Amino acid sequence: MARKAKSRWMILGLLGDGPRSGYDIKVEVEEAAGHFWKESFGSIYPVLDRLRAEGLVQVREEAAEGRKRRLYALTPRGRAALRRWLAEPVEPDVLRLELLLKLHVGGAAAPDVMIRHVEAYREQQQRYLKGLTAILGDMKKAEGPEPRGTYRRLTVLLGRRVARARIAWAGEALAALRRRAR
Amino acid sequence: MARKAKSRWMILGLLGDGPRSGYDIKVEVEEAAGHFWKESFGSIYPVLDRLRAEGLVQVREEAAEGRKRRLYALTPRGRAALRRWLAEPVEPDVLRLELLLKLHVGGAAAPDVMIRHVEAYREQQQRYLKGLTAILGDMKKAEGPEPRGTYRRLTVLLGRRVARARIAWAGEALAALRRRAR
DNA sequence: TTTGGCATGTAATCCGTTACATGATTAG
DNA sequence: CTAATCATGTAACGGATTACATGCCAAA
Repeated sequence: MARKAKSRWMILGLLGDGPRSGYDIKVEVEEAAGHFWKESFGSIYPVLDRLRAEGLVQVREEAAEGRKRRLYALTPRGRAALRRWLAEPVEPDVLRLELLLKLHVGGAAAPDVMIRHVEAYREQQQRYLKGLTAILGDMKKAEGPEPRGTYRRLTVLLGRRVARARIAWAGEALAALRRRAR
Repeated sequence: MARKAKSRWMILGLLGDGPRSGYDIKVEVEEAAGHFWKESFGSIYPVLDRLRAEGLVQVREEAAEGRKRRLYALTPRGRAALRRWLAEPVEPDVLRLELLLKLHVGGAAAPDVMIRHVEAYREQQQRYLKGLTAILGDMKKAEGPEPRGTYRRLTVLLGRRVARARIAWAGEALAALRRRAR
C-alpha cells in the first residue's frame, strides 16, 4: 500500500504559491520550513519528474538571464490534488525520539552520561528557540499575503511553545537527576 | 554510510534489562515506550538475527512450558556496544510534522479546513495527555528499580509538558484562525 | 584563478513498514 | 468450537538519504 510519500506534498504545496525550480524548493524548505521539515535534492528532483509525468506540474525552461533553470508550475489537476490532500485528516507523525530512547534504556549507563545528554538537549532547544524568535521578528517586518502569513506565524508559535516546554522539562529533569547522582 | 538503524538500539537497550523474546520486545515497546517509539515485527526479528550474527546477543530456546519461545540475551560484547552507544551524543531527530506542513501551504485551502485540522490536533493531544497521566499513575504504584524508574518517569513528564504546550497553542491558534475567518 | 554559490541530476543503499504465511495455546 | 492471543518469521516494496557526478557564473 502506498506509504507516506510526504515529499510530494511539500513540493506540490510550495508550488501552490507560484512556479519554482528544484533548487528554489530546497532553499525555501530550509529557510522557511526548516524548523519542521527537511528535503534533499535526492528526493526533490525525482519527485518533480514524477509529478510532471502524472500531469500535476508543468515545466518551463527559463532560458537566458544567467544559468538555465527548470521552473515547475502547478497544473489545474495539480492544484486540485493539493486541495484534496489538504482536506484529508492529518496523519499522526511517526515518533522516534532518540533522547527518550536513551533515557528509557539509560539504566545501563553511568548517571552522568544521561545528565550530559539532557544538558545538551536543553542547550539545543535554547538555540532552537532563539532561532524561532528571530524568524518571528523577520515575519513581523515582511508581512506576507493573508492567510498565508497567519498560517506560517502559527507554525513558528507552536515551535516556540514546544521548545519552551522542553527547556522547562530539561531543568526539572536535571534537578532530579543531580539529586539522584548525589 | 551507515544510516540511522535505530531499531537495533531500542532492541539492544531493552535486552539490557534481561532476556526477552521478539514478541516480548514488541509488546514492551508498545506498552512502556509507545509514546515516543514504535517497532514492527518486520524489523524486530531480522534485527535480532543480525545482532546474533554479530555476537551481540545470544539465543536460548525456552523449550516446554507452553509454546516455544526464543529468548535473546545480551552478550558481554553486546552490553559494551550498548554502553558505547548510550555515551554517544544524541542525534537530532528527523522532524517532519505533517500538521505544520499543511498549515505552511494551507493558503491553497478554505480557512475552515485548517480550523478543523487544528481542532483535531487539540483533541488528539488531549487524549495523548490523558494517556500519559494514566501511565504516570501506574508508575507511582509499581515503583521499579532505580535509576530506571526515574528515567522512565522523565520520559513521560516530557511528553506531558509538550502535550500541554501543544494544547495551549491549539487554543491560541483556533482563536486567531476564527478571528480571521469572520 | 580559485573559491563558493547556483543548478540539476543519478546511483547505491537501506531502514522500516505492510502484507503475507503459519501454527500453537488458551479463554469463553 | 472458535475467537483471540501468543509466537515467529519472510517477501515485497518503497521512500528518502548520502554520495557521486557535472558544470556555469560571479566575486575576491
